[in-house]
Amino acid sequence: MNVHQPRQRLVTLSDVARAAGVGESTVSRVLRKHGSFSKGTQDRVAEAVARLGYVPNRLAGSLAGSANSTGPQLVGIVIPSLTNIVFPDLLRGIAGGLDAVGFQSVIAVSDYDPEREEALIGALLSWRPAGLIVTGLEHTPGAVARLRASGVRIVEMVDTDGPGLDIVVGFSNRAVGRASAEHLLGRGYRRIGFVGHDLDRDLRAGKRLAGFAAALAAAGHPLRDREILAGPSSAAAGREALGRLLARTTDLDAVYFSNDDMALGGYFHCLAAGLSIPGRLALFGYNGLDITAAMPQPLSTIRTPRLRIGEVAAERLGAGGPAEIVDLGFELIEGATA
Amino acid sequence: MNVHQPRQRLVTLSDVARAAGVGESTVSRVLRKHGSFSKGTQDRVAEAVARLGYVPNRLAGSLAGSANSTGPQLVGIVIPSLTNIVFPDLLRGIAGGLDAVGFQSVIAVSDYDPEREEALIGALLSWRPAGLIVTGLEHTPGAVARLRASGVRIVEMVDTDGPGLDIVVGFSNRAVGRASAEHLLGRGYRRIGFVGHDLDRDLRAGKRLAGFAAALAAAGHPLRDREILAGPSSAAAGREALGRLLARTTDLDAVYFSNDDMALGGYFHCLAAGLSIPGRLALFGYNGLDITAAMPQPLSTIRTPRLRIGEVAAERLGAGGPAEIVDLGFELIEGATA
DNA sequence: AACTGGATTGGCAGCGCTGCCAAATCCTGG
DNA sequence: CCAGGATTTGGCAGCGCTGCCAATCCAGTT
Repeated sequence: MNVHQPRQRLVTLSDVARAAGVGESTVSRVLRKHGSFSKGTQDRVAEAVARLGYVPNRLAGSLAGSANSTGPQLVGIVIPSLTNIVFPDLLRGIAGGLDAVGFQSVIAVSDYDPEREEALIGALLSWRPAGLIVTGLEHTPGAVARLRASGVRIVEMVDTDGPGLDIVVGFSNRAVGRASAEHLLGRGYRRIGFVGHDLDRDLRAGKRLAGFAAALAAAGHPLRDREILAGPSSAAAGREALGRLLARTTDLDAVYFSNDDMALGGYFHCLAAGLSIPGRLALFGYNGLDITAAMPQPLSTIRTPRLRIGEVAAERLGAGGPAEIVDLGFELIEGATA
Repeated sequence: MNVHQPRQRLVTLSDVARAAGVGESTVSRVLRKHGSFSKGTQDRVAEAVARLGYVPNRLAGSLAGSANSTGPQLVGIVIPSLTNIVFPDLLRGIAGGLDAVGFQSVIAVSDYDPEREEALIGALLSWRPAGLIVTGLEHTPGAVARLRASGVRIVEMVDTDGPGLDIVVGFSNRAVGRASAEHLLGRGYRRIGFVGHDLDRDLRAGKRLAGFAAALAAAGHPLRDREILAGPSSAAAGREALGRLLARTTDLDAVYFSNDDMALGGYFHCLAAGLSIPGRLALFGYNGLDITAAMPQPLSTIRTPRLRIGEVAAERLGAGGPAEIVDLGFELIEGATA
């Protein structure tokens, strides 16, 4: 149980072969149910495996099988953060999809840092994964070079606003922003503000704002004011930011938030300040945080197919086929706050 | 880019050695900064690596180095779910702690299914990880046998209410329940109900309730009623469950929730139903969901050191030393709802 | 009884890298 | 200019497993 003791020699395939009185390759075949072997052999091998408590060594298996059909059974995943609920949901989808084919995932978190992402990609590739799933389309030149050179299937998820390396699964963040703006405009709101987080690092949030602002401008009602807080999105940040925004620009009739948790914070601000929603102020979020559906007034927001994106990413990873962009779209939830 | 093409032969260490005009072991030494070599050699190796775009194969490295100092650089993690915010937070802590030592984590999700957990433990062990981090203390006999036989460091996290296999990092869920009950009793609440999720599967939630109910009973004010919904915790479930509970048992003056998201749902129910908090009904949650701090009335709840648990788990994994229980405690947030 | 084709089986090279050890090289003082 | 020790280097045997291929076995044929 203690790592410091020289690690006990574990049971190997050849131990099993000896115990079962058969050859190594026979054991290997039985274990992988590959090739032919008799029922009797199978039973004897199974018995020996159980008796010795044999655990196959996949490092060796993958090494030996590399460049062959067996191939590796690891998939590398790079996500920017675990703080935002989006990413656990994506992982959940991926885990589901991968399970189906018996792959295991090695996960690394980049903290929205492109340099770090590059390093992590290198580290993941060194495990010779069957494929890599990364987030977004923007990577350092070094990262792109590594991905290209790796020769494995690459899936870039979440964002479809731009050219991808191989498989791209997600939706258009710009279109999300645009749709949000159009919804607000359609409801008659004209003096619209924005509350957001950390746009320099979260490039997708930046694209949403760009789409949103462009649509407003095109309609002749440009974004009136914005309050952007550094750091990740959170309810507390949303509440504080909305307070500041309203103190500064008092005549806003609607606010678009970079994320539902920010919007929830904004909702709490209005509740505490006694501002009626959507009469005095309309709120519009992003991301279909489940919680927002349980609010007394369900939040008006955009729901993105996070789980599905993960599933499709996992699925496509195993499949062959040409490079491709899979746009899974998004859904506008009318809600009651805008 | 396409998996179907016979995977191109990747650059190997011996390619680098040839290109740099040195021996393989020299390249290996330079790359691992282990042993001695001249500056000139180092430069030539570095140049060749860069020129050829060499990516070391850690499968081979770990295999060759196994049973030796180099050892494996993977850590296996089994968590029951990604839906509950707790687990991403734990992962975040682990990722932080592991980064420091350059380990990579292979993550598997058991869906609160012990059989599945056992299978996943087997799968993870087959990667010959440096250690395994699992959730909770309850495992199938088969899982325990595998963990024991693996000879690697095991960390069981989150729960300290019982005997562990090796290292245990967490807090007492029973004590959490007890402390919650004592807080409510101390505030004068006497007719107390409970709203929870899926206790059969989430054993920790079950232990919290057990501690809570025991403390109430000991004080002579036994739990008056409970409403338990199948399925994972969520705000929507909390809202609905509270509604049902109150419809059935109208004289409750406080409700304990199995989770903050459930409690938030309960809060929304009160808001919508016009019940004053905590005058008409007090609410007490669990888990210090960040969002609850931004509520107009901050939720009274218990904050658990999730991030820290992950960090300590990762840290202990690499360290030697005897089996041990690390109780990181928890913090009661007074809030304004109870 | 010899023969045939398919089902089973075992031997062994080799996946890419590291550890060990011997060989080569470099210094420094005498 | 050389011995003797320190530093640097290369060769090679594995790590545990899989793929390939030749060997063996067996039931059915001729």
